[in-house]
Amino acid sequence: MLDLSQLNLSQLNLVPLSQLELRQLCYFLTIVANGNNFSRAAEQLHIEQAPLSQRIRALEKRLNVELFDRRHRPVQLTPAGDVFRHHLQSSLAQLQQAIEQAQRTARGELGVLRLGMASSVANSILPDILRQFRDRYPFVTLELHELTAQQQIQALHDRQLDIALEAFPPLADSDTNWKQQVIAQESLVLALPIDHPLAAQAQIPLRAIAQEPIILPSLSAFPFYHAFITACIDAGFQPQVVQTTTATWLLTILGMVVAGMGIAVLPSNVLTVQRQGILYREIADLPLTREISALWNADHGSIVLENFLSLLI
Amino acid sequence: MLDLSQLNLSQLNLVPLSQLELRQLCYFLTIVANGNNFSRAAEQLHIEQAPLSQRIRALEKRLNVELFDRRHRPVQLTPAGDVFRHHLQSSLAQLQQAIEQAQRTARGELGVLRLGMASSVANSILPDILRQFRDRYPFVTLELHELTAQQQIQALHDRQLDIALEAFPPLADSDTNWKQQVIAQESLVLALPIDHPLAAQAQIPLRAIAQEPIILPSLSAFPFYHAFITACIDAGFQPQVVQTTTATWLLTILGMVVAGMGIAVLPSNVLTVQRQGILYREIADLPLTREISALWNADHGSIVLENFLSLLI
DNA sequence: TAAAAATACTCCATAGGTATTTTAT
DNA sequence: ATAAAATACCTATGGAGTATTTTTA
Repeated sequence: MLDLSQLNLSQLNLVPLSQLELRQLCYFLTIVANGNNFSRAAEQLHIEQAPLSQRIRALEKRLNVELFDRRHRPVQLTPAGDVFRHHLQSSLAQLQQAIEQAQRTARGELGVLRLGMASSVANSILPDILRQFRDRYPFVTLELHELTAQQQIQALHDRQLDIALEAFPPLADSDTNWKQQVIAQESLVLALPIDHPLAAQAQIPLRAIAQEPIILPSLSAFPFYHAFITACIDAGFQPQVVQTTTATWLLTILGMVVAGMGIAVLPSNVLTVQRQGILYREIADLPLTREISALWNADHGSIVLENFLSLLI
Repeated sequence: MLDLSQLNLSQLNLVPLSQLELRQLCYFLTIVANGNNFSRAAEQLHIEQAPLSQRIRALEKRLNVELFDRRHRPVQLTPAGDVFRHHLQSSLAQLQQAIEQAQRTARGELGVLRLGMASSVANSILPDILRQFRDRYPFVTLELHELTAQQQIQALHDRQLDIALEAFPPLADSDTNWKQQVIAQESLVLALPIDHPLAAQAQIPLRAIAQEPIILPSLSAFPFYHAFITACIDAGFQPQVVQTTTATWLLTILGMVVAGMGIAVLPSNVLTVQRQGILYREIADLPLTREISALWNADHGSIVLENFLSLLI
């Protein structure tokens, strides 16, 4: 049952420290800051001179150190008083830091957010969310963990993660241990060269692309991969996937489209990226959609997470 | 009238700090050290559990930070509480340092002693004194300033020195600004080869060395130089100074004596150095002596100096 | 002599004690 | 059911105010 904090404390002798009054220490520094003038310091402290003298006397008695040499006017710091002043300033500055850091932590402005997701999410909706969060809470450390959905749920349960973003299935209503929030609806869109014949239509039937060379993102970055192929076969044709590019970078694929190598099938979040020479078109009769949702523990107790959620929703 | 200390303090916000109670901070750390068990901490602090709870509540209210999560037993530190604990420990350790350093300074165990002397003193009686002082007060910085007697007095007056060791003339009784203490009586001795004919006598008349080759330390390290020559002439002979060596090191001169190059005239403090092949003899009729004394300001106010004097006297 | 710190006293805010209730396991 | 923390109330130490004296330049 021994913990480290106890060992650290053994360096500290709390009993004599607790006898001191922080107020008296501040009084001392205020006097020094006022050229060792008790009366002026008292005025600044909004107390009378007499009690201030008393408090300093009490402090000196507690410390068993004469801080001021009162045989001269203006009163002078003794060498011991000067040493004390010097160390005291940095000590109290650090104490102030302790308070501020604690307050920041309590407000969720300081801390850690451990976030789980799949690479597909990392490449689509996540950047926007993180940018927003970082702008608002620049001193929160973001830990991004790339995990499978199953691993994410396990890590949430083990309190290794604060929140996970993934295409989770909806929770049962009876499940009160978790909370879930849909944050994005993903479907598929076509990216066409601007002069492509199909571009004339606002919505393009799936069958219309049966003869087109089709560019798809790599399997690992494109969760719709297999579903899309299956949907095409169900629609009566084998899609001509000309190149399953290993490029995970959207702009590479768009470049290929502009170059006339084919038309691309992409997740709908690409709509935020406009590129010269490219038009996006919906697929009229493709029921492929998936909901990206955030999942977290109902009883998390993390203000950092609370802040993250308030931006997310 | 602006001083640096005031500028330093501008970093510090003393008002909120002075609202805090050091005692409460110590209570907090004691609770943490006791595994977040209020009752056990209260026992260790020799107070009751109820007031301890009150104090922590008051602290949390002052800080506007929840330090403990009381929804679980045992009570747990909140993230903010843990951040606070961490910074608080080092802050209070530094405060403890401030107190201890101030107390050491007040006891004269920490500080500076600025000491003036001539090189002749530095090479004779000083090493013993300094060794003693350093053994007793290892954390006092010794500043040694090699100055002429006149410079030493000036520096003492300007409070640039704490004490000077030199062959000062005695103070007038009326002089209350200075204090003086004789610390050594220096005269001259002869260093002879062990088989020298004169070694038979316990005391040697000055005239007996009229025909001897005489080795003297260099003028700068030997304040008796001119006085000794004059004394010889007064006694009716011109001393045969075979070599006014530039060697200030005593052992070099003693080596020359052993080698039979002559007999040496040296300050009496060499008596503490015994060397094989060397005998020391007093000069019977030579009234050359000088008193090395310590000189310091009567109103110095330095405990370090006080401690030094108490070893000196 | 005048400005500043110390002293003597009075009052009251708050830390701590006692008794009891509430909460979490 | 039990251990532990919170709440309510009371007491008393000591911090702050007022008036005055002492000290230093």
